[in-house]
Amino acid sequence: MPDRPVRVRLAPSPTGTPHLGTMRQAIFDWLLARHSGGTFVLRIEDTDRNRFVPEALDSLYESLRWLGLDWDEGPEAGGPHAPYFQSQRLDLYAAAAKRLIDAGHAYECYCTPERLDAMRNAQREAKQPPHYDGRCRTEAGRAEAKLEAGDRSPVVRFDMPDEGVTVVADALRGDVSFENVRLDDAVLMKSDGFPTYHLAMPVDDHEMQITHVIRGEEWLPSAPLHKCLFDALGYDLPVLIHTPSILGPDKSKLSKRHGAQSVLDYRDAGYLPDAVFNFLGLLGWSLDDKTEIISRDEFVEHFSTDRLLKSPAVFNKEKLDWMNGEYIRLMPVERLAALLIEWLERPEADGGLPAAAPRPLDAAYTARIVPLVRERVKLLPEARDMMAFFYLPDGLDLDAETLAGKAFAGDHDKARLLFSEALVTAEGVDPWNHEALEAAFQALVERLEVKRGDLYMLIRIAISGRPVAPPLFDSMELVGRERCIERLRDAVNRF
RNA sequence: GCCCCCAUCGUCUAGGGGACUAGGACGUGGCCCUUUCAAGGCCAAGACAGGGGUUCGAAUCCCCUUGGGGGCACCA
Repeated sequence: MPDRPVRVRLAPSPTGTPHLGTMRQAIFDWLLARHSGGTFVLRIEDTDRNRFVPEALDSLYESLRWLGLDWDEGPEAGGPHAPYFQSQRLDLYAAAAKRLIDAGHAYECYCTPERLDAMRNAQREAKQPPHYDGRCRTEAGRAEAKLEAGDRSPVVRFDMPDEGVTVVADALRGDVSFENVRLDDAVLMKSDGFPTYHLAMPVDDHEMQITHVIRGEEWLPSAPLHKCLFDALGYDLPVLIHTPSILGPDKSKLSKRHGAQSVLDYRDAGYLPDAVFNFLGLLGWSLDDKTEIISRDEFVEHFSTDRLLKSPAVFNKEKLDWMNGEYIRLMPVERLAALLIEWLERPEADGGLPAAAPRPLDAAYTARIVPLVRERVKLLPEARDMMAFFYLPDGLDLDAETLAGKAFAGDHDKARLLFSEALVTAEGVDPWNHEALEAAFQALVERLEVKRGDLYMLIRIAISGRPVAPPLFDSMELVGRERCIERLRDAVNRF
């Protein structure tokens, strides 16, 4: 196995938007492939026609692309093992099933769902593990079941050995052994002619020459079945790696009730793909004892499956938020500006600027604003409220209450006086830059003998509309003389 | 009920017999910087689940207990 070139696959089932756990697996798959110069295959496991959701494919491709996980073979990419949809490979599975039956490793089962249900309920009530009783293993049982089934098509079951132990080698967990008596005769072929995962996976992994299977730990209990199937089919078992689950804050497996569960949700909330990649890549894997921010190239260079962890990890959103802030600050100004513009130009309801701000937004102007806001923002949409005043054409339409702020809530007369002084001061500033502005207003503070913070807060609110804003004089420089004076004059008139 | 996996600060983790008075990060608290809010800097609190072994020596190896997670479908 180690001599063959590495081939890994992501094999999701298109039943909804892909889960964060799936995407983390994709990251590990991709990393292993890129690190070793191998091939990353995408295969769609669409063998359950009842659960198939057509839109799921698009959100899968979108998720992978958003994270920058390109696949070498698969849908839209093609490849020597096409088609990459299991629903289009039914002949392969049928042939494999026939081969297993002929070799005595599998048998047709005519038991009805009703009988199986009743059987399992009885077993559960008797505190027994649910288990197929093997009626159709024998000629006689099969004949009996066939009568009950009417014209219903049979399923094909694997004839699992009743004795002995199956040992599965997991690259992370070592040898895991299972008593064969506890293992069920799994269904390989459904009565609708579609294979189950258990059959399709070995057939495809063999045909596609997959060398490493990275999958969630929920598969570990069926790993012995898979090993037996690979053996029965005469295939080499790939290296198996069962990754631990991602847990919600309550330590149960992450799911919809924990909120966002798709990377697309994070994209829409204003997270950066590199940050999400970095964060997910570090959930269950680490480079060393201190590195938190890792570039994609470093990930690829250093990734190794033996630094994978086997214990489940709680999804720590606060840390993701922090990391996203780091990535925002790491990003070149122009790129961040472009990204922000994309966001700000949306309709207000979708997280964009108020309609009063004229579009399109000026890229050069935005690039000057970015250094002022970048360290105040963890998520992209947070920039909206912080940046709006730069783009609004004229007055902010604030009432006296807002303008007076906390410090002058009980003394509007004083606020009005300060605003008119500020207006006069602003009118005298030349040139209009932050140094001159600061000097002028500092002088005003001294002349009026007011608290500097109090005066600046008034001006901040008048100019930006909010008590929390980027640095005042840099902001005023960018907003420009005309609009600043207009907003100050407006403030005076509101009292 | 049965089977399997896992177990270091609240969380993500480093650690793979002596380098551990257990390191880093997020978060939390404090201080500094400061025109607001951040960012940044410094400091602090905070963990080897418990019990047995093995060993001169155990966070590291073994066993048991406990706790958590997962699985037991004509779903993947």
